[in-house]
Amino acid sequence: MERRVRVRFAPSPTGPLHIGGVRTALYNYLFAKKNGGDFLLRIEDTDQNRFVPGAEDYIVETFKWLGLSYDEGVGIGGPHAPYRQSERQPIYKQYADQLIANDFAYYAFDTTEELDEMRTKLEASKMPSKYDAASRMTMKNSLTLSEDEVKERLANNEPYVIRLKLPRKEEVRFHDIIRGWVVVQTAQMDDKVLYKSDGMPTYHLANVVDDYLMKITHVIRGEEWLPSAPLHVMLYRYLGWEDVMPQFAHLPLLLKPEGNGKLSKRDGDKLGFPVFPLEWKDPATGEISSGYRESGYLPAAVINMLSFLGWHPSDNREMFSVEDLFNEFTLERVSKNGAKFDLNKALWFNHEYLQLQNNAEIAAKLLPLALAKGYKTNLTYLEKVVALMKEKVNFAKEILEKGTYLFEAPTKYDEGVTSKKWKLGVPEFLTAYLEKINTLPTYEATELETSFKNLATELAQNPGQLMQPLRVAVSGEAGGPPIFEMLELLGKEEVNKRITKAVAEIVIVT
RNA sequence: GGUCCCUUCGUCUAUCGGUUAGGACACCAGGUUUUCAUCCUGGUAAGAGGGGUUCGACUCCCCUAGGGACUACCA
Repeated sequence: MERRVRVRFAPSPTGPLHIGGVRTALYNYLFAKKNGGDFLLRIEDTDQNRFVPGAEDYIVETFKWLGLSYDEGVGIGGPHAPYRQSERQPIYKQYADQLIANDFAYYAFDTTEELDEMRTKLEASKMPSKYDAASRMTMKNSLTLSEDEVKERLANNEPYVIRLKLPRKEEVRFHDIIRGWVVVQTAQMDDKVLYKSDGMPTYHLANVVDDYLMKITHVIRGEEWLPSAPLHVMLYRYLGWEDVMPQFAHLPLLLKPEGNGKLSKRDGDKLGFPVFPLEWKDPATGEISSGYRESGYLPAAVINMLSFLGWHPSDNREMFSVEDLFNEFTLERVSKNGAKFDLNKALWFNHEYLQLQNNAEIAAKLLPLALAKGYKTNLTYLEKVVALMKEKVNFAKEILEKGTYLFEAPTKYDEGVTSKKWKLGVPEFLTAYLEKINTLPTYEATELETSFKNLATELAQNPGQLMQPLRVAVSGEAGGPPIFEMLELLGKEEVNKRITKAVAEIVIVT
């Protein structure tokens, strides 16, 4: 029987989601959409010590920003609620008990000190320092203690954990959609704690139990989970769920652009690009880390960029809308090797998506920012600014940053230009030009340009030598949008003011 | 250290035994813009090394090297 595809993204709320986590969520989402299945958001907060306030909201907010809608999960509920593991606490114990009853797990009473001692001893004798089939018989657990003592300890509420009882020598194999067959010997594994002394399950137990109860069909997660996947396979087997065990797909990691190691939360802004989707303020330290959203990245660009970090279609297309990805995403085409994050590519994607947005839309987003900067402007004018500047920038907000002179008269003039091109005769020319264009019936770019060239010819001057002075007089900058379009946008009154001011202020350097 | 995973241009990658090893970003050059940028055209640039298997290997196998992950009562 074909089961309905159900996948989940199951982050732990220990801080802001980083961009690698976002990609994992994205791949889950795309896979669900592609296969007409469900995408769930489950919060794995079984470690109360690492809980960070605001982290869960941050995740939900990230999903909203990127448009990754989920079918069940925190905030919206669903048939398998609750979706927060801390609220599912009562569920897990019975499965741990079931494992004990079937002799697949046991109680362990060892203290931290005893555990440490065991490990240092084993290490000293060059033995693998694991709590396993070999070492467990030297420890304090329900396999070594008498039945009465175990009962007594439990009755006295002595702290205990429940450990998985792994066979000494057995082969565990499973098929990973991305990596193929993975084989591990139980001799290399250890008797992982499934149930902690604080009454909470560990990740391993909670994850398997919830995936089973929530009818998850595919576990798509980061490669850091690959080493514990065999343990999870054993859990499915011992719990009697092997026939409905999800298929695994372990995603390659996102690596730092330079040097070695995986991209981690700590990298923050040190690398010149955000590691987080949204800006994050650490509640403990107050430290702020930048986010893609606040940096001006477009959701569609982030999705496209992220989807290509580890996945690629069979042809050469690179611009993929979310809908395109729905149609074409397959786990089989996810690559095996880790991907280094590339800032330039991210910028390029954003540039491309910015060009696709219409000017009015961009202008509307920019208006509050422009007003906040103190620019006296409006939507109509802003839209024209966007039209002039859009293709030059990677981020919409750069239009305001690079195009200050489109809103305010320059207060200083590019010295490279003034020192080289602001020569004798230039002020006179500009004044004459002003007079000429002030009589123009329409203040329009082509007219302004024709007048400029005609005047230069009349005065036997090289227009090329005068273009830069004109630009600098009006904008203060050496570069910028096509000069006559800029004049048209600024309008007669403003151009008059600026040129007059420049002529009066710029000193001819001889 | 042990276990597992990975290895094509600087980066992301295509190739599923036979290709002049393709694309994109970045970089370089030329053109457009009498500006900067954009844009257009072109260019530089890769199968980690060594063994096999095969008529033939980037592709399959083995070894070596390198990178990464994991190795908690964290996820």
